[in-house]
Amino acid sequence: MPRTSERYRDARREYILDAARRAFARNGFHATSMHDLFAEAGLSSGAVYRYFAGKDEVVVAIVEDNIRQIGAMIRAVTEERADGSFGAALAAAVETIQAKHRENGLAGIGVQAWTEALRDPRIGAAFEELLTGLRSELAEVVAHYQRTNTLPPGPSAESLASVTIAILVGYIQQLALLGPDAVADVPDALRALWPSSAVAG
Amino acid sequence: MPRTSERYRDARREYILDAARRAFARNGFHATSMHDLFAEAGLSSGAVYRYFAGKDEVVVAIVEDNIRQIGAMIRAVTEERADGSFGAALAAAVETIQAKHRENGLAGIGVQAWTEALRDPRIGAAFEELLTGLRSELAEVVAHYQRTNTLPPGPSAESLASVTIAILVGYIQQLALLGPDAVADVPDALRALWPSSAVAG
DNA sequence: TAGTCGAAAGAGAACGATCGTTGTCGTTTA
DNA sequence: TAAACGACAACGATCGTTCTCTTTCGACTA
Repeated sequence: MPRTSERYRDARREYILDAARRAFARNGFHATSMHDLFAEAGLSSGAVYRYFAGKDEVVVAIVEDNIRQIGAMIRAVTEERADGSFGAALAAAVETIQAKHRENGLAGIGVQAWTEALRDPRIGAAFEELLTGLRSELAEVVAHYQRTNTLPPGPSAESLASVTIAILVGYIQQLALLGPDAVADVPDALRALWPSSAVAG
Repeated sequence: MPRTSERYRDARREYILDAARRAFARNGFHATSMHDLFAEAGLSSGAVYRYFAGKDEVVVAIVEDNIRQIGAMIRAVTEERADGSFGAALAAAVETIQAKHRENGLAGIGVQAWTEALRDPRIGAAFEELLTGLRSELAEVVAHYQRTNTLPPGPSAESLASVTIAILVGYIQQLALLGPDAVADVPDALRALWPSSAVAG
Protein backbone atom coordinates (compact mmCIF):
# COMPACT_ATOMS: atom_id res chain seq x y z
CA MET A 1 0.00 0.00 0.00
CA PRO A 2 1.70 3.15 -1.25
CA ARG A 3 1.93 6.20 0.90
CA THR A 4 1.03 8.54 -1.93
CA SER A 5 -1.17 8.45 -4.96
CA GLU A 6 -0.09 7.73 -8.49
CA ARG A 7 -1.09 11.26 -9.39
CA TYR A 8 1.40 12.57 -6.83
CA ARG A 9 4.20 10.48 -8.28
CA ASP A 10 3.44 11.59 -11.83
CA ALA A 11 3.37 15.24 -10.81
CA ARG A 12 6.65 14.88 -8.94
CA ARG A 13 8.27 13.23 -11.91
CA GLU A 14 7.10 16.01 -14.19
CA TYR A 15 8.36 18.62 -11.74
CA ILE A 16 11.82 17.06 -11.81
CA LEU A 17 11.77 16.88 -15.59
CA ASP A 18 10.86 20.57 -15.79
CA ALA A 19 13.82 21.48 -13.61
CA ALA A 20 16.08 19.23 -15.67
CA ARG A 21 14.89 20.85 -18.88
CA ARG A 22 15.77 24.28 -17.55
CA ALA A 23 19.21 23.15 -16.41
CA PHE A 24 19.91 21.25 -19.63
CA ALA A 25 18.78 24.15 -21.80
CA ARG A 26 21.19 26.38 -19.92
CA ASN A 27 24.33 24.23 -19.92
CA GLY A 28 23.75 21.17 -22.06
CA PHE A 29 23.25 17.53 -21.11
CA HIS A 30 26.85 16.73 -20.32
CA ALA A 31 27.94 19.97 -18.69
CA THR A 32 25.01 19.77 -16.30
CA SER A 33 25.80 17.59 -13.30
CA MET A 34 23.27 15.77 -11.22
CA HIS A 35 24.14 18.15 -8.40
CA ASP A 36 23.21 21.05 -10.66
CA LEU A 37 19.92 19.29 -11.28
CA PHE A 38 19.33 18.79 -7.54
CA ALA A 39 19.94 22.49 -6.98
CA GLU A 40 17.66 23.53 -9.82
CA ALA A 41 14.87 21.32 -8.53
CA GLY A 42 15.51 22.25 -4.89
CA LEU A 43 15.61 18.56 -4.01
CA SER A 44 18.13 16.11 -2.61
CA SER A 45 19.77 13.32 -4.55
CA GLY A 46 17.68 10.78 -2.71
CA ALA A 47 14.48 12.43 -3.87
CA VAL A 48 15.47 12.51 -7.51
CA TYR A 49 16.83 8.96 -7.53
CA ARG A 50 13.53 7.71 -6.20
CA TYR A 51 11.93 8.70 -9.51
CA PHE A 52 14.75 8.11 -12.00
CA ALA A 53 17.27 5.29 -12.03
CA GLY A 54 20.04 7.60 -13.24
CA LYS A 55 21.02 10.56 -15.32
CA ASP A 56 20.58 8.69 -18.58
CA GLU A 57 16.98 7.98 -17.75
CA VAL A 58 16.31 11.67 -17.18
CA VAL A 59 17.95 12.57 -20.48
CA VAL A 60 16.06 9.90 -22.40
CA ALA A 61 12.74 10.97 -20.90
CA ILE A 62 13.35 14.58 -21.92
CA VAL A 63 14.53 13.69 -25.39
CA GLU A 64 11.63 11.36 -26.06
CA ASP A 65 9.22 14.06 -24.96
CA ASN A 66 10.98 16.55 -27.23
CA ILE A 67 10.66 14.15 -30.15
CA ARG A 68 6.98 13.71 -29.43
CA GLN A 69 6.43 17.47 -29.25
CA ILE A 70 8.15 18.25 -32.53
CA GLY A 71 6.51 15.37 -34.34
CA ALA A 72 3.06 16.34 -33.09
CA MET A 73 3.49 19.97 -34.08
CA ILE A 74 4.57 19.15 -37.61
CA ARG A 75 1.83 16.58 -38.08
CA ALA A 76 -0.93 18.80 -36.75
CA VAL A 77 -0.04 21.81 -38.85
CA THR A 78 0.67 20.06 -42.13
CA GLU A 79 -2.46 17.93 -41.97
CA GLU A 80 -4.92 20.59 -41.01
CA ARG A 81 -3.61 22.92 -43.71
CA ALA A 82 -3.75 20.36 -46.48
CA ASP A 83 -6.15 22.61 -48.40
CA GLY A 84 -3.93 25.71 -48.43
CA SER A 85 -0.64 25.98 -50.28
CA PHE A 86 2.38 23.88 -49.49
CA GLY A 87 4.32 27.00 -48.59
CA ALA A 88 1.60 28.11 -46.19
CA ALA A 89 1.60 24.73 -44.45
CA LEU A 90 5.37 24.81 -44.08
CA ALA A 91 5.27 28.40 -42.84
CA ALA A 92 2.63 27.51 -40.28
CA ALA A 93 4.74 24.62 -39.00
CA VAL A 94 7.75 26.90 -38.69
CA GLU A 95 5.75 29.54 -36.87
CA THR A 96 4.36 26.99 -34.43
CA ILE A 97 7.85 25.76 -33.67
CA GLN A 98 9.08 29.29 -33.17
CA ALA A 99 6.27 30.11 -30.75
CA LYS A 100 6.94 26.98 -28.72
CA HIS A 101 10.65 27.73 -28.69
CA ARG A 102 10.10 31.21 -27.32
CA GLU A 103 8.24 29.77 -24.37
CA ASN A 104 10.36 26.76 -23.43
CA GLY A 105 13.57 26.65 -25.47
CA LEU A 106 12.37 23.72 -27.56
CA ALA A 107 15.03 24.15 -30.23
CA GLY A 108 18.00 24.05 -27.88
CA ILE A 109 16.91 20.75 -26.38
CA GLY A 110 16.18 19.43 -29.86
CA VAL A 111 19.65 20.19 -31.19
CA GLN A 112 21.22 18.49 -28.20
CA ALA A 113 18.94 15.53 -28.67
CA TRP A 114 20.11 15.05 -32.26
CA THR A 115 23.67 14.76 -31.06
CA GLU A 116 22.69 12.35 -28.32
CA ALA A 117 20.94 10.24 -30.91
CA LEU A 118 24.31 9.53 -32.53
CA ARG A 119 25.61 7.94 -29.34
CA ASP A 120 22.71 6.46 -27.39
CA PRO A 121 21.04 3.59 -29.26
CA ARG A 122 17.75 4.12 -27.46
CA ILE A 123 17.54 7.75 -28.50
CA GLY A 124 18.85 6.93 -31.95
CA ALA A 125 16.08 4.42 -32.48
CA ALA A 126 13.45 6.90 -31.31
CA PHE A 127 14.73 9.50 -33.76
CA GLU A 128 14.91 7.08 -36.63
CA GLU A 129 11.33 6.16 -35.91
CA LEU A 130 10.29 9.80 -35.84
CA LEU A 131 12.09 10.68 -39.05
CA THR A 132 10.99 7.69 -41.08
CA GLY A 133 7.43 7.93 -39.80
CA LEU A 134 7.33 11.64 -40.50
CA ARG A 135 8.76 11.03 -43.93
CA SER A 136 6.06 8.63 -45.00
CA GLU A 137 3.32 10.81 -43.54
CA LEU A 138 4.68 13.93 -45.18
CA ALA A 139 4.99 11.99 -48.42
CA GLU A 140 1.23 11.66 -48.50
CA VAL A 141 0.77 15.36 -47.86
CA VAL A 142 3.35 16.20 -50.51
CA ALA A 143 1.68 13.87 -53.01
CA HIS A 144 -1.49 15.88 -52.61
CA TYR A 145 0.32 19.04 -53.65
CA GLN A 146 1.91 17.20 -56.55
CA ARG A 147 -1.54 16.18 -57.78
CA THR A 148 -2.77 19.78 -57.56
CA ASN A 149 0.27 20.95 -59.50
CA THR A 150 1.73 23.14 -56.78
CA LEU A 151 4.73 20.84 -56.49
CA PRO A 152 6.59 19.26 -59.41
CA PRO A 153 5.32 15.74 -60.27
CA GLY A 154 8.73 14.43 -61.31
CA PRO A 155 10.51 13.49 -58.07
CA SER A 156 9.15 10.87 -55.68
CA ALA A 157 6.94 12.10 -52.87
CA GLU A 158 9.38 10.54 -50.41
CA SER A 159 12.33 12.56 -51.69
CA LEU A 160 10.30 15.76 -51.47
CA ALA A 161 9.33 14.76 -47.94
CA SER A 162 13.03 14.45 -47.07
CA VAL A 163 13.62 17.98 -48.34
CA THR A 164 10.67 19.17 -46.28
CA ILE A 165 12.11 17.57 -43.17
CA ALA A 166 15.49 19.10 -43.96
CA ILE A 167 13.96 22.56 -44.09
CA LEU A 168 12.28 22.09 -40.71
CA VAL A 169 15.33 20.55 -39.07
CA GLY A 170 17.62 23.22 -40.49
CA TYR A 171 15.23 25.88 -39.30
CA ILE A 172 15.25 24.51 -35.76
CA GLN A 173 19.04 24.47 -35.83
CA GLN A 174 19.24 28.13 -36.82
CA LEU A 175 16.55 28.97 -34.30
CA ALA A 176 18.65 27.48 -31.51
CA LEU A 177 21.92 28.99 -32.64
CA LEU A 178 20.96 32.45 -33.89
CA GLY A 179 17.72 33.10 -32.04
CA PRO A 180 14.17 33.71 -33.26
CA ASP A 181 14.81 37.19 -34.63
CA ALA A 182 17.48 36.03 -37.08
CA VAL A 183 15.06 33.66 -38.79
CA ALA A 184 11.87 35.65 -38.44
CA ASP A 185 11.62 36.13 -42.19
CA VAL A 186 11.73 32.44 -43.07
CA PRO A 187 7.94 31.91 -43.08
CA ASP A 188 7.51 34.65 -45.71
CA ALA A 189 10.16 33.05 -47.87
CA LEU A 190 8.46 29.65 -47.62
CA ARG A 191 5.08 31.06 -48.59
CA ALA A 192 6.65 32.80 -51.59
CA LEU A 193 8.55 29.71 -52.69
CA TRP A 194 5.44 27.54 -52.84
CA PRO A 195 2.34 29.68 -53.35
CA SER A 196 -1.08 28.38 -54.30
CA SER A 197 -0.60 28.92 -58.02
CA ALA A 198 0.90 26.25 -60.21
CA VAL A 199 4.66 25.79 -60.35
CA ALA A 200 6.82 24.66 -63.22
CA GLY A 201 8.33 21.20 -63.03
CA MET B 1 66.82 26.21 -30.59
CA PRO B 2 64.04 23.67 -31.11
CA ARG B 3 64.87 20.05 -31.62
CA THR B 4 62.54 19.67 -34.59
CA SER B 5 61.30 21.72 -37.48
CA GLU B 6 58.06 23.59 -37.61
CA ARG B 7 56.94 21.23 -40.35
CA TYR B 8 57.39 18.32 -37.95
CA ARG B 9 55.30 20.00 -35.30
CA ASP B 10 52.51 20.80 -37.74
CA ALA B 11 52.45 17.24 -39.03
CA ARG B 12 52.37 15.88 -35.50
CA ARG B 13 49.53 18.17 -34.58
CA GLU B 14 47.57 17.07 -37.62
CA TYR B 15 48.25 13.42 -36.81
CA ILE B 16 46.79 13.89 -33.35
CA LEU B 17 43.77 15.71 -34.74
CA ASP B 18 43.12 12.87 -37.17
CA ALA B 19 43.14 10.36 -34.34
CA ALA B 20 40.87 12.61 -32.30
CA ARG B 21 38.46 12.93 -35.20
CA ARG B 22 38.19 9.17 -35.49
CA ALA B 23 37.63 8.76 -31.76
CA PHE B 24 35.11 11.60 -31.58
CA ALA B 25 33.21 10.37 -34.61
CA ARG B 26 32.91 6.99 -32.91
CA ASN B 27 31.84 8.02 -29.42
CA GLY B 28 31.16 11.74 -29.36
CA PHE B 29 33.12 14.58 -27.81
CA HIS B 30 32.10 13.99 -24.22
CA ALA B 31 32.02 10.22 -24.13
CA THR B 32 35.56 10.11 -25.51
CA SER B 33 38.14 10.46 -22.76
CA MET B 34 41.64 11.78 -23.23
CA HIS B 35 42.87 8.28 -22.47
CA ASP B 36 40.78 7.01 -25.38
CA LEU B 37 42.43 9.63 -27.52
CA PHE B 38 45.91 8.61 -26.35
CA ALA B 39 45.12 5.01 -27.27
CA GLU B 40 43.70 5.93 -30.67
CA ALA B 41 46.78 8.00 -31.47
CA GLY B 42 49.16 5.44 -29.97
CA LEU B 43 50.78 8.21 -27.94
CA SER B 44 51.25 9.06 -24.30
CA SER B 45 49.53 11.88 -22.48
CA GLY B 46 52.77 13.80 -22.36
CA ALA B 47 53.07 13.72 -26.13
CA VAL B 48 49.56 15.00 -26.73
CA TYR B 49 49.72 17.69 -24.08
CA ARG B 50 52.86 19.05 -25.70
CA TYR B 51 50.74 20.06 -28.70
CA PHE B 52 47.42 20.92 -27.11
CA ALA B 53 46.80 22.72 -23.84
CA GLY B 54 43.79 20.55 -23.05
CA LYS B 55 40.81 18.63 -24.36
CA ASP B 56 38.86 21.78 -25.12
CA GLU B 57 41.60 22.98 -27.42
CA VAL B 58 41.45 19.73 -29.37
CA VAL B 59 37.69 19.96 -29.69
CA VAL B 60 37.79 23.58 -30.78
CA ALA B 61 40.47 22.87 -33.38
CA ILE B 62 38.40 20.06 -34.87
CA VAL B 63 35.18 22.03 -34.83
CA GLU B 64 36.75 25.08 -36.43
CA ASP B 65 38.20 22.90 -39.15
CA ASN B 66 34.81 21.30 -39.67
CA ILE B 67 33.23 24.72 -40.01
CA ARG B 68 35.86 25.72 -42.54
CA GLN B 69 35.30 22.55 -44.56
CA ILE B 70 31.54 22.88 -44.75
CA GLY B 71 31.69 26.58 -45.53
CA ALA B 72 34.26 26.09 -48.27
CA MET B 73 32.29 23.29 -49.89
CA ILE B 74 29.08 25.27 -50.01
CA ARG B 75 30.79 28.38 -51.30
CA ALA B 76 32.75 26.59 -54.02
CA VAL B 77 29.80 24.72 -55.42
CA THR B 78 27.24 27.47 -55.34
CA GLU B 79 29.52 30.04 -56.86
CA GLU B 80 30.91 27.98 -59.67
CA ARG B 81 27.43 26.86 -60.68
CA ALA B 82 25.94 30.31 -60.73
CA ASP B 83 25.06 29.84 -64.40
CA GLY B 84 23.12 26.60 -63.98
CA SER B 85 19.81 26.31 -62.15
CA PHE B 86 19.41 27.00 -58.46
CA GLY B 87 18.32 23.41 -57.91
CA ALA B 88 21.42 22.10 -59.68
CA ALA B 89 23.70 24.24 -57.53
CA LEU B 90 21.98 23.03 -54.35
CA ALA B 91 22.10 19.43 -55.53
CA ALA B 92 25.81 19.75 -56.29
CA ALA B 93 26.46 21.12 -52.81
CA VAL B 94 24.54 18.25 -51.26
CA GLU B 95 26.40 15.69 -53.35
CA THR B 96 29.76 17.18 -52.41
CA ILE B 97 28.85 17.01 -48.75
CA GLN B 98 27.70 13.43 -49.12
CA ALA B 99 30.94 12.38 -50.81
CA LYS B 100 33.03 13.98 -48.11
CA HIS B 101 30.91 12.38 -45.42
CA ARG B 102 31.41 8.93 -46.87
CA GLU B 103 35.16 9.35 -46.60
CA ASN B 104 35.60 10.99 -43.19
CA GLY B 105 32.28 11.17 -41.34
CA LEU B 106 31.96 14.92 -41.83
CA ALA B 107 28.29 15.03 -40.89
CA GLY B 108 28.68 13.33 -37.54
CA ILE B 109 31.32 15.78 -36.40
CA GLY B 110 29.19 18.63 -37.75
CA VAL B 111 26.12 17.66 -35.77
CA GLN B 112 28.16 17.41 -32.60
CA ALA B 113 29.72 20.76 -33.33
CA TRP B 114 26.33 22.44 -33.54
CA THR B 115 25.52 21.25 -30.05
CA GLU B 116 28.89 22.36 -28.74
CA ALA B 117 28.22 25.79 -30.23
CA LEU B 118 25.34 26.22 -27.80
CA ARG B 119 27.66 25.87 -24.83
CA ASP B 120 31.15 27.01 -25.79
CA PRO B 121 31.23 30.75 -26.60
CA ARG B 122 34.29 30.35 -28.82
CA ILE B 123 32.62 27.73 -30.98
CA GLY B 124 29.35 29.60 -30.87
CA ALA B 125 31.01 32.72 -32.23
CA ALA B 126 32.69 30.76 -35.01
CA PHE B 127 29.37 29.29 -36.04
CA GLU B 128 27.56 32.56 -35.93
CA GLU B 129 30.26 33.97 -38.17
CA LEU B 130 29.92 31.06 -40.57
CA LEU B 131 26.15 31.25 -40.74
CA THR B 132 25.84 35.00 -41.10
CA GLY B 133 28.70 35.13 -43.61
CA LEU B 134 27.22 32.28 -45.58
CA ARG B 135 23.85 33.93 -45.47
CA SER B 136 25.01 37.18 -47.03
CA GLU B 137 27.09 35.37 -49.64
CA LEU B 138 24.22 33.06 -50.53
CA ALA B 139 21.94 36.08 -50.67
CA GLU B 140 23.94 37.38 -53.64
CA VAL B 141 23.75 34.03 -55.37
CA VAL B 142 20.04 33.82 -54.68
CA ALA B 143 19.49 37.34 -55.94
CA HIS B 144 20.96 36.27 -59.26
CA TYR B 145 18.34 33.54 -59.57
CA GLN B 146 15.64 35.99 -58.59
CA ARG B 147 16.70 38.30 -61.41
CA THR B 148 16.61 35.42 -63.91
CA ASN B 149 13.12 34.47 -62.70
CA THR B 150 14.02 31.03 -61.44
CA LEU B 151 13.27 32.10 -57.90
CA PRO B 152 10.32 34.26 -56.82
CA PRO B 153 11.19 37.98 -56.65
CA GLY B 154 8.93 38.70 -53.69
CA PRO B 155 10.86 37.62 -50.57
CA SER B 156 14.17 39.16 -49.60
CA ALA B 157 17.29 37.44 -50.86
CA GLU B 158 18.41 37.06 -47.24
CA SER B 159 15.31 35.15 -46.24
CA LEU B 160 15.72 32.80 -49.21
CA ALA B 161 19.34 32.36 -48.21
CA SER B 162 18.18 31.29 -44.73
CA VAL B 163 15.94 28.67 -46.29
CA THR B 164 18.86 27.50 -48.42
CA ILE B 165 21.03 27.11 -45.34
CA ALA B 166 18.22 25.28 -43.58
CA ILE B 167 18.04 22.75 -46.41
CA LEU B 168 21.78 22.11 -46.26
CA VAL B 169 21.89 21.92 -42.47
CA GLY B 170 18.85 19.66 -42.34
CA TYR B 171 20.38 17.46 -45.00
CA ILE B 172 23.59 17.09 -43.00
CA GLN B 173 21.56 16.17 -39.96
CA GLN B 174 19.71 13.41 -41.78
CA LEU B 175 22.96 12.26 -43.37
CA ALA B 176 24.49 11.80 -39.93
CA LEU B 177 21.48 10.13 -38.37
CA LEU B 178 20.06 7.97 -41.15
CA GLY B 179 23.09 7.43 -43.34
CA PRO B 180 23.82 8.35 -46.97
CA ASP B 181 21.47 5.80 -48.52
CA ALA B 182 18.40 7.17 -46.78
CA VAL B 183 18.89 10.60 -48.35
CA ALA B 184 20.33 9.55 -51.69
CA ASP B 185 17.29 10.86 -53.55
CA VAL B 186 17.47 14.40 -52.16
CA PRO B 187 19.60 15.83 -55.01
CA ASP B 188 17.00 14.75 -57.56
CA ALA B 189 14.27 16.41 -55.56
CA LEU B 190 16.24 19.65 -55.35
CA ARG B 191 16.85 19.74 -59.08
CA ALA B 192 13.17 19.16 -59.73
CA LEU B 193 12.06 21.81 -57.26
CA TRP B 194 14.13 24.54 -58.89
CA PRO B 195 14.80 23.73 -62.54
CA SER B 196 16.18 26.14 -65.10
CA SER B 197 12.78 27.21 -66.39
CA ALA B 198 10.92 30.09 -64.85
CA VAL B 199 8.96 29.57 -61.63
CA ALA B 200 5.78 31.22 -60.53
CA GLY B 201 5.96 33.63 -57.63
C1' DT C 1 -12.47 10.08 15.80
C1' DA C 2 -7.93 9.73 17.94
C1' DG C 3 -3.95 7.07 18.05
C1' DT C 4 -0.64 3.94 16.20
C1' DC C 5 1.97 1.51 12.83
C1' DG C 6 4.30 0.69 8.58
C1' DA C 7 5.91 1.99 4.38
C1' DA C 8 7.19 5.41 1.18
C1' DA C 9 9.53 9.95 0.59
C1' DG C 10 13.22 12.75 1.25
C1' DA C 11 17.75 14.67 3.14
C1' DG C 12 22.47 14.62 3.02
C1' DA C 13 26.90 12.70 3.84
C1' DA C 14 29.99 9.83 1.66
C1' DC C 15 31.99 6.49 -1.66
C1' DG C 16 34.12 4.56 -5.67
C1' DA C 17 35.25 5.43 -10.20
C1' DT C 18 36.73 8.15 -13.77
C1' DC C 19 38.61 11.99 -15.96
C1' DG C 20 41.64 15.75 -17.25
C1' DT C 21 45.90 17.16 -16.16
C1' DT C 22 50.65 17.50 -14.26
C1' DG C 23 55.27 16.35 -12.89
C1' DT C 24 59.29 13.59 -13.32
C1' DC C 25 62.54 11.27 -15.70
C1' DG C 26 64.66 8.93 -19.57
C1' DT C 27 65.47 9.55 -24.77
C1' DT C 28 66.38 11.71 -28.96
C1' DT C 29 68.28 15.00 -32.18
C1' DA C 30 69.98 19.51 -34.19
C1' DT D 1 75.35 18.97 -25.12
C1' DA D 2 71.41 21.49 -24.36
C1' DA D 3 66.78 21.57 -25.26
C1' DA D 4 62.71 19.56 -26.91
C1' DC D 5 60.14 15.22 -27.18
C1' DG D 6 57.79 11.55 -25.21
C1' DA D 7 56.50 7.86 -21.67
C1' DC D 8 54.28 6.86 -17.52
C1' DA D 9 52.76 7.05 -12.96
C1' DA D 10 50.05 9.52 -10.14
C1' DC D 11 47.21 13.36 -8.36
C1' DG D 12 43.32 16.29 -7.33
C1' DA D 13 38.86 17.22 -8.63
C1' DT D 14 34.50 16.05 -10.04
C1' DC D 15 30.74 13.23 -11.02
C1' DG D 16 27.15 9.77 -10.68
C1' DT D 17 25.41 7.01 -7.42
C1' DT D 18 24.45 4.75 -2.95
C1' DC D 19 23.52 4.25 1.88
C1' DT D 20 21.71 5.49 6.18
C1' DC D 21 18.78 7.95 8.84
C1' DT D 22 14.82 11.01 9.62
C1' DT D 23 10.35 12.69 8.35
C1' DT D 24 5.85 12.35 6.49
C1' DC D 25 1.47 10.50 5.59
C1' DG D 26 -2.14 6.91 4.56
C1' DA D 27 -4.38 2.87 6.58
C1' DC D 28 -5.98 0.29 10.22
C1' DT D 29 -7.65 -0.22 15.07
C1' DA D 30 -10.05 0.69 19.29
